[in-house]
This record gives sequence, structure tokens and C-alpha cells, in this order.
Amino acid sequence: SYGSVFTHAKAGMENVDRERVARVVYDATVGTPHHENETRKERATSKRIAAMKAKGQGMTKTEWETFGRRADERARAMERTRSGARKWLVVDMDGFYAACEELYDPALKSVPVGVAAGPSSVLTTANYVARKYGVRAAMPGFIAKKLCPDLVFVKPDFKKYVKASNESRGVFAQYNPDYIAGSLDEAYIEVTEYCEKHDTTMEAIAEEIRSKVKEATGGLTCSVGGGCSRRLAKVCSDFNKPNGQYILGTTRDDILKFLRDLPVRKMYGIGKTLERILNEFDIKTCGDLLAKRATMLALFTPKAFDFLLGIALGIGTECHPRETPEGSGGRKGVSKSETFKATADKAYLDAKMTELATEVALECQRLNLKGRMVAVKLKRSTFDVIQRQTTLAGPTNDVKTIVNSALRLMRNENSIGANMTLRLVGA
DNA sequence: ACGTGAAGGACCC
DNA sequence: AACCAGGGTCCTTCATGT
Repeated sequence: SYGSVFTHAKAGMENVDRERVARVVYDATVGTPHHENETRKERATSKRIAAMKAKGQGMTKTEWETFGRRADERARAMERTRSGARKWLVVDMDGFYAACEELYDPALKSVPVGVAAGPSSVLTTANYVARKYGVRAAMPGFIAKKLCPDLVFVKPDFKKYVKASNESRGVFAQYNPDYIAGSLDEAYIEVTEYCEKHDTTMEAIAEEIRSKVKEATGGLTCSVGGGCSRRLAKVCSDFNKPNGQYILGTTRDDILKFLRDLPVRKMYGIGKTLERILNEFDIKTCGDLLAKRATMLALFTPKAFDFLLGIALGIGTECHPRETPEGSGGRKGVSKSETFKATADKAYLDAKMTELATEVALECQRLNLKGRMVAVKLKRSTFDVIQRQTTLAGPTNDVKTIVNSALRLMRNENSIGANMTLRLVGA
């Protein structure tokens, strides 16, 4: 199953020869430390699946019936919270970084483009020409080059992206200044009040936003999804990508029909691993998820069950995160990390860690934030990650305190495992 | 039984 | 020949103390 990250459907990749992509990825990576590490993680997942299956098989018929009744009860309880009253739009820019680069150099439009820091680092974005070859975001440059030898690499230039992002945000603010910026290229906008006040619809606003964003950015396109919750709007934003929109109805019937055949992998929060686990229990779509709710309740943790049931029913995330206790806090952390040619040189690693920890402290000062905990992240040449953390006496953003804590945490590890060869450090 | 800190991971863009 | 980011959030598990 290795490589499934790069073969699952993504906008603009419908006609890609997935077999070929899988083969090229495999041939290019088999035997590398990264591949070994992926295999290790897959084995851990296999073990987890085996434990879940054993637990399921060990349960009696009576126990299963109890889980069935309780799962039904949870579903009924969740149903009671269903409300189609809110109207959410999600705007997602199409191939954002690549599209920004094309704006400055239109010649790029007709050639395959990958935006990456270097030809061997991972792509942050691929334009739609490149996607035809199976090239996509998160793919290492050297594999992308194998799939598409003519691929043109462009280094990311965040000034361009911030500018375009601000231009698009000016449009979002017209509909709700309290929009949620998911990232530079994505926003959640609640338009319930706007629709009410201006007697309009999500469809009409989505059209407006798409044309205004194109205007404001000088030609960038975006896709818009709409629905009665952030979750549903988000999944809809991908439905007619690129340069399209899809507004889902807000009745229970509309939602369940939509979800019935929707692959679970499309939902925010379900990635490669969870997809694999669910597949093992014959769950491919959100409809399957609903049907197998008793299994979910029996085998997943309570939080995970609630999350999955919410997906299956299309309930949850109707409100702004600030309306919930958990979401009301601000920034949780500040970090800096860097990958380099793997080395065991202690002087080099110390210098790197000092540099990064200093940047973190300065960034905290700039943001007027203080931290109660310092953590370091070390990635070995074998790609396994070591994290070490320490709680401070009190909140601080003092450079010396943060640098010394980070160095102490790293040196501690270095003295235990002789010859630790690292390819990344971070604080 | 429960809160808390630490470590590891999954996931998102 | 070798080459797989960097910024985040959240959850789970385990050890530990009360």
C-alpha cells in the first residue's frame, strides 16, 4: 500500500495512470531509509488492526447487540442536535502557489510546474499541467521529476502568496469580517446573516466571491463549497475543483444522500492510515460508516467514535470554533525546524539548534507570547522522530532560557545514543 | 478515579 | 548516486502523583 498517498484522487488527477505512478514511486524509493520508516509505520498500523479485529472476534453476540443498541442511541442523540440553520462557505484557491507564480510568469501556464524549495525537497504545489502526470503536492521533487522529466521547479516566494492571500481576504471580509483563515489559500466564511440581511443564497454568494477573487488577485481562480457546517462546506469545496462550486442542501435528506457514496477519505481528518483501518472493516464510504456504527463504537475510543459518527451523519462543526470552549484559545505554539544533510557533528547540531531556538524566542517576543514548555524535535537519518519536552518554571520568551532548555534536551539524547545522526532539528 | 506531564503519531495545508 | 518540507492542531497512551 506504500505510495497510496500519491495515488488517491485529487483535483486534476482523474485521468492519471495510477498504476504507473505507484510503480515509479516504488522503484524510486524501495530500500531507502524513508521507505523503511514508512514500512515500520505500516507494520505498526497492521498490529493495531489485528488487535482491533481480535477484540471484535472475542466479543459475544450479546455484547455486539449491546454495542448496536448503544450506537443507535448515540446516533439518535446526535440527531437531536442536527440543525440546518447555518450557512457556511469554504473558499479554496486552486493550485495556489503555482497559480501565483503563473501570474508573474504566464509562460509557466503551459508547462508542468512544481513549487519546491529545491529539486529534491517536497513539492508544496503542482500546477494542473503537472498533475496530469501524477505530480502533486507533498511529493518529493526527485520522484516528480521521474514522473514528469520536463517538470519545471520554482522556488516558493511567500511575498507573492501573502499579497494574493490578502487580496482574496478583502473579498471574504465583505461577507463576514469574522471569517476563519484556514491557511493562506483557504477560508471558512459563515454567511447566515449575510443571506438573511441581503435576501440572497449561498449559490449566489459563491458566484460573486469567485468572480471578485479573480478580479482582486488579477486572475487567480478558486473553488467554493457550501453547506450548513464547516465540515460539509469543506468537502464540497473539492467537489467541482478547479474554478467551480458546489452547494449542498441543508436538509437531513440532502446530507445523507450526499454522504452515502462519498469515500471516507474525502473527509477532513481522515487520512491514509485511518482510511486503511476503516477499509479493513469494509468501510469505504460515509454511508458504510453509518451502517457499521456498532463496530466503530466497539473498537474505537469514545472521541474517535464521536468524530466518525459526526462524519457519518453530517453533524458537527456548525458553529464558529470560538463558540466552543476548546476553540476560544489563541495560538498554542511557535516552532522552527530545518532539514539538512544528515550529520552526527555535535558542534553543527548545537549551532543549528541554538539558531532555531533563538528564532523561536524572538518570534514569541514579536507575537508577545510566552511559553510554559520547550520541546525539541530530532529526526534521525532513519527518518524516525524523537521528541523531548520540558516544562519551565514559568511562562517565558527569554532567548537564553529557551536556547539552554533546547540544547539540554538535545544533548541529553545525544549522550544516550552514541553517534546520533540527525537530518533535522527543531525547537 | 482522575489530573498532569511526556512521548509518539495522524492529519492538515 | 542520491535525493521525502515546515508550519501547525489534536488525540492517544503511559507513567506518575494525589
